[in-house]
Amino acid sequence: MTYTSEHPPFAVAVDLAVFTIRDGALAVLLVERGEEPFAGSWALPGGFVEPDEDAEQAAWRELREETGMDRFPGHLEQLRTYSAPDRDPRQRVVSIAHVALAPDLPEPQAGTDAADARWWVVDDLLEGTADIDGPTLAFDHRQILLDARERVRAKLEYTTLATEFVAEPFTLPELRRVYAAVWGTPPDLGNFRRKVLGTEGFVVPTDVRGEATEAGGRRALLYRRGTATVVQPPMARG
Amino acid sequence: MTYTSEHPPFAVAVDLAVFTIRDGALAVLLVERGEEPFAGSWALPGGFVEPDEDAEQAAWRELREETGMDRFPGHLEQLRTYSAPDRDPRQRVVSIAHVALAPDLPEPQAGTDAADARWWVVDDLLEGTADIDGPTLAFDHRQILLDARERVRAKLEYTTLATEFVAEPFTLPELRRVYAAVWGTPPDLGNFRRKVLGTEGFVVPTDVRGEATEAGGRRALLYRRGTATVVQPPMARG
DNA sequence: CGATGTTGTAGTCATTCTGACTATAACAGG
DNA sequence: CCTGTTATAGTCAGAATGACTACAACATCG
Repeated sequence: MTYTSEHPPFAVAVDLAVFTIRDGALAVLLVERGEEPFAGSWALPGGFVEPDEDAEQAAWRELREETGMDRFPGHLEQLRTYSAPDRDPRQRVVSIAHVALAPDLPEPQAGTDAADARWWVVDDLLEGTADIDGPTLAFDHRQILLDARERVRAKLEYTTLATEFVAEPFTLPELRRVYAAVWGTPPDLGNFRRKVLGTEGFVVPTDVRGEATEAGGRRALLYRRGTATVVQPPMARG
Repeated sequence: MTYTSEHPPFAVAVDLAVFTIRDGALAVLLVERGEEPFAGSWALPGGFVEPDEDAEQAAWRELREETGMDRFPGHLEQLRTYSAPDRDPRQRVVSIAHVALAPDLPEPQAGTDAADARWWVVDDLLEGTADIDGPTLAFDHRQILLDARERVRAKLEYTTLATEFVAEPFTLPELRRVYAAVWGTPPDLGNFRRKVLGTEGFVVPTDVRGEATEAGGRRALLYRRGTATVVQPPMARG
């Protein structure tokens, strides 16, 4: 199908930085491209916006398609729009990038147009050293990923977003490991508890304790997400 | 001229929320539309992105065109992208909205495609009461303006952005009036000074005092912008 | 020319929040 | 029952805040 227009023709796409916590590290979903350009290299999942949907709907749809779930169980928000004229060599593509995050998603299935799909540790992609480094990302997706990580890092400070990374019910040590994974360094144990428990509506306690871990030790109390969305004053990073 | 494409045809535009401080109030630049749709009503200035430029370049270009200056002397940043399928009744238009701000700009000249252009007090537009209310904005521009104001309000808390609203050199009372205009209520006098002067690189003092005001009183010391960009911990609002 | 009202500048003080700790309680496994 | 490990509670000096009061400098009016 072809279209005509009296204005410069743009394709409008959404790209997704989908984050989760895997093995105590921040991980992002990438797909291996099956087609040119950048065939064989890895990229953020995404797709074109259809005529009858807005960018957010397109992002939700792509989330379902890429993860294979019929309802993506996490958080989604717009990041920013990337519009350099030469960012896609085929044609002019403007990409409305989004950030998504969810608790511990399963290993993804390869999508229709993607050769493969898997989780990557974000730090391996962005601070890759000589020995353990990830692939070079297609298009401007390295920059998008950098911006997306910074958004998540910042939002952990002044919102309750971290609870979206853990499945309910969860323990405070689990929640603290989210901060450790995203920030690269864990917040002080006691001060973290004081802040979370002292912020009205951040978490609500249950009367059940969690399972025993392999490391032993006292079993932690389980909590659920509260209704609060902002943390003020913010939780200190570093 | 017409174009063809194999993807759904989108026009990509930039819209601008240009802020300044006029008579102690936050003001925004609007243009009166000369064409349908919404002919005769007021809208944020904007225009289509050209094939060889990215959104930011398009925004700078529009800034120059709408203000009539050959170099816009202020700050510009991307806000977010609005993409509802029916936001423009003519065709599918995705708008990458931006926020711009500058010190005390002159009364604008009517642009080429706009019937008229002038500054409006933002609160009159957004919280307009029965007697003194501004016009209803075209398209989804009321929502864009709401988001843009909230962005500016938030950024005054944790950045030195306020200095972009005043011309150099400036006095601390002038700078404080920026916060009063944007937040709707002035920060406490003493605490404001302590915070600004205590933040390394927020402002740098000169050894000159400002002119006498009509209200009399001691003449305030003049300052210039410093190199700092963040204020931490943030300045408290309210 | 001094009184007066206005505005800028400096400093105080109780309260809150933080950062860096130490001590204790609960649990698993040998 | 002992031991290592983890969760939970509490302490304390220092920093930042919010709400003030006191003082200095200036313009103008009488």
